[in-house]
Amino acid sequence: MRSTTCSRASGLNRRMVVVARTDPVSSLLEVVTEAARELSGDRSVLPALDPAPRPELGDFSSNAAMLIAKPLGRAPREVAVELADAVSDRLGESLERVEVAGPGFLNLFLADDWYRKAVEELSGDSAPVPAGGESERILVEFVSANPTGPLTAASGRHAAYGDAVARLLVATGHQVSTEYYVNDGGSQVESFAASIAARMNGDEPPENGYRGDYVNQLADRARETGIGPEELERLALEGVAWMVESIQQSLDRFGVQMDDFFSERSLYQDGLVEKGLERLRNAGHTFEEGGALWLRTTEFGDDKDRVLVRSGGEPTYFGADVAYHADKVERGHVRLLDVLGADHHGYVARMDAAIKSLGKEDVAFEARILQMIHLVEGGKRTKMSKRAGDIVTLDELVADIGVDAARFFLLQRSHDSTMDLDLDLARSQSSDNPVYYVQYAHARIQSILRKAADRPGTGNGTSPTLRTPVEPAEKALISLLLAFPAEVHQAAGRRAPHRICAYATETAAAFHAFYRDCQVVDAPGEGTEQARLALCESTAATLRSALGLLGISAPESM
RNA sequence: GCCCCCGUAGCUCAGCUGGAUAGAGCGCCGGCCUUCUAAGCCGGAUGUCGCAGGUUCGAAUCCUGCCGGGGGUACCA
Repeated sequence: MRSTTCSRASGLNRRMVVVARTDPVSSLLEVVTEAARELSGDRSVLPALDPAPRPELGDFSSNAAMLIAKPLGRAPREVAVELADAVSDRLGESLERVEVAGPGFLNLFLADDWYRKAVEELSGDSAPVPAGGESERILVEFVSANPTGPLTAASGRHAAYGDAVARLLVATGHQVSTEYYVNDGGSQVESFAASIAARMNGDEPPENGYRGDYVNQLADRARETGIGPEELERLALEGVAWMVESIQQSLDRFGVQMDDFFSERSLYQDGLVEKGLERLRNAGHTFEEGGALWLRTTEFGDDKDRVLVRSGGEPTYFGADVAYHADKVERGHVRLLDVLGADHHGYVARMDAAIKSLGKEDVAFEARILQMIHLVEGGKRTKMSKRAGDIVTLDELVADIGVDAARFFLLQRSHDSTMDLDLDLARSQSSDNPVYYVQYAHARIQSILRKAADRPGTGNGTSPTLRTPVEPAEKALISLLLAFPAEVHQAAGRRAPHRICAYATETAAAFHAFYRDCQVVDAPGEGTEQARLALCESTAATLRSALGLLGISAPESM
């Protein structure tokens, strides 16, 4: 299973759009920081510079004075006045004015000139790799749903989340691989095979068996392949293989880049379980008791020790999984990021302990717990049980509302918040879905750009001496575009793709406002049209990047 | 019992490594298409940020306790 899919590896890294550029806002912050450090004599102060909450409070505001006032033993506003002078000196003509407000905020009002230059930087060649932070080799494991049934809508949340996080990590300069752990061993697979066999015989699946309709289809397929209901071993093997194949197709259709599908069974066949257990023994954190092999996970903060190998000699799921993670480390990954369901949170402490007990101090294990998703249909929650078969599959969800809407819906909310996804709503209002709002902004821009390009005889790149005032709507849009790299870093660092959804929505809104207020093609004033076209292009590029990070398309027209 | 997540507008949720008058979408009410896509825009209404303390110039955000909801707590996977 591994080798057949390895060819897909690293597609993710190659095709990613990278988002960082030189950043005029960072430059501003540097100026403020320097001034604050000089005034306070403290090199460690780290002021913030944020977009001002309201237009009358300027463009950006900083808390620098309030931070250094206390150590200086002076009144914040008094310090702020001095700081304002210093900042004003350093910024020169970029600054229109600076005001001290409230408890001691420094509010910067930037000159139109600053905005014009900022747009130029936006539309210039972008530097590919963002500043700060070192590049890590990260393995993101996600979905890893049991191969005994189709992916559910809940799996879809995992798929969308893991994929988006991977894209974010790539965009912030990391080397990322994505992996799906296939639990093709263990008792559930036997039960799965028995369920297929039962259907082949026209019987009901056994207690705790799988009752979904897809089991009937697998039974048909087994019959066609010439496998008899008594060949449970083959049914298990082939059944899982068919299921994995169909899962891969679902993920493909969903736009998820999975570099590898790692088979649990292959761990045994390749001797990796033995190898992994050996490493733990050598590291000296195991012990035997009651005929079983235990890992002393309590040494690393777990609340009880865990069994690796049962007294019967068979490794536990945990034992195999530890071996799997040891292999991840062996393959050179320094950060293991597991995306798990809420029902697995209890698992985190022990796996963390297991990784630590391997004694690799430069390796970090990190789990992200995705809270549950409830599908609401006809006003009531549907239970998501594979065994009972009353599931909404990812394929069905996608068929209902489309890949783009599904991904946006599933990514919109923080991973640690349980979410209700009302299927009726998602269906009936699919054209009101926020994703279309963002996509529409992109399509609108393309339409403007097409119109500008089609029109003969204007705009062949002469750099204008622009004297038209920069409109408020332009300023707002530019600020947002400038904030994008920082936003991507935040989202990546916090593993929080939902922030990109919010960012994209905000940016689209800012564009729609700009569209309302500012004529682009044939705009009056020397050079205004070109400046605005450049802004349109930057906006489109940013929206494309943002949507790309979410795995959502950016249409040319709608 | 212990562990994790959540509690913010009628609903679904952002904001939480502390900042000024707490936001978005949906829903509700009212406006805007002889101008680059009305899948759009503008205006209006709705809040004890679960409760109580604490930390400080400042708390939805940090700390403690409590209440409520969900999930977990196997020699299952």
